[in-house]
Amino acid sequence: MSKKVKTLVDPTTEEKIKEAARKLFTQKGFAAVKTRDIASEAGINLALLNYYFRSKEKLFEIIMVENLQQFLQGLSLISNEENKSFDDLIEKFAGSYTTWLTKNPDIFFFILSEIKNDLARLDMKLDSLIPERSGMRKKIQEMMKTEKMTDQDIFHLMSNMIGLIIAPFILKHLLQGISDGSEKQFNERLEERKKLIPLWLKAMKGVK
Amino acid sequence: MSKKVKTLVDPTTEEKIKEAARKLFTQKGFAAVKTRDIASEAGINLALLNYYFRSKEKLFEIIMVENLQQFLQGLSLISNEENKSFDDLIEKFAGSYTTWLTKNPDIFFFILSEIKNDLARLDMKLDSLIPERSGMRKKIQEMMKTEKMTDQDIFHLMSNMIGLIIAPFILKHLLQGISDGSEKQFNERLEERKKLIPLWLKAMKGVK
DNA sequence: GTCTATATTCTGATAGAC
DNA sequence: GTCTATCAGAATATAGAC
Repeated sequence: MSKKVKTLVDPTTEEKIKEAARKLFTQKGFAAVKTRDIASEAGINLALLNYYFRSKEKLFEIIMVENLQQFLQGLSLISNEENKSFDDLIEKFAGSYTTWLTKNPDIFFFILSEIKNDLARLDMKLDSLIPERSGMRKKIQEMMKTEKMTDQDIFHLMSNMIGLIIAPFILKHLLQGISDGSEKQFNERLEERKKLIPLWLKAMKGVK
Repeated sequence: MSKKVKTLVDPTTEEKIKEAARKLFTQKGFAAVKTRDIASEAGINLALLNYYFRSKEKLFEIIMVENLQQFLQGLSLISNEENKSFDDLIEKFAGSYTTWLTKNPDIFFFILSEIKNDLARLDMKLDSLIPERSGMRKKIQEMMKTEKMTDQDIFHLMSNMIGLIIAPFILKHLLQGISDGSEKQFNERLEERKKLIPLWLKAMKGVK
């Protein structure tokens, strides 16, 4: 209890370094960040970074894994909820992943650009990072039978769902140039999409 | 003519360096690439890089601008074709941008991850890079009137169209894990999507 | 634990021979 | 134009005082 309070009020040096590293690595990637930037951002001495985390690589790996966990958490949370209809699953997914992306756009782009460099190394770790991973696979296979979906259907449905969810974040600057460009309006549009995406996906269902 | 042939058969040193730089910068970004990597990839000496391109920054800027032009070329080509219906425009766009992405996935991810670092510097150059840029704006505004679309409609339509097009490329590894994972099948699915996306967008039109 | 000073390696760029 | 050798500065990491 006291530790929690202390953490909120007065972060330890280790925490300060980690938060600075998280911010910079997530925004700019491994190669573009210098250890001096991290030390400066954390308001500590350069030597302390190595004292606490041994090396830039070790520190980066911690941040990368945590970012990946963050990113995958939403997926597994949703897939673990039981007894849902397929449509309900899609509705939940569109809502919660849009919300997550609103809060963590940087992590999303980090995953997109940085993970591929370490994909081989990471793929082995994925199962330990997400114990629910095989559960997700099963869930999808179950649904393929229940809904009588083919591989082809799954490919297009997943592409469509994810595509519709992430597009506004990828196009943000471009889209803000079209309308009034305010953050408030952008977020309103996202709220609209949370409700529209499930409806859209239903409407697309009949198309062949 | 003789120059063109010579270029194909026996690239000059300058060309070799530029191609090596294009490959590495596009795949890994500015900071992650070392000048020695480029020299090695090009099969030439490190000093020649500076001899031909003065500095790593200058070389990168050339590649960045060319990548950006490549990326935007498709957009302006389509927007410049005259006398098309709105539906026709969408159909053309889905087809040609999917084709482009198939050929240039690296450039797409490069734009996504690298451009934001230089956005301010680039924004000023954009108009000179794409003379058709203001033409595109007009095209959109025309269509808003003709089709009686609001800002809101445009926001969602653009998000939906782009989202449906790019999703398979972003999800490629994940999606290949679901089905047989062959490149051939992935490309077949892309061909399906070229035809389906316009139909899907029509089906979504009625949803409110 | 934290700091200053320094060692070590890496990296971009150049000088000068050919 | 091309190469080898080398410089100057940056960047990571450590030694050692406090």
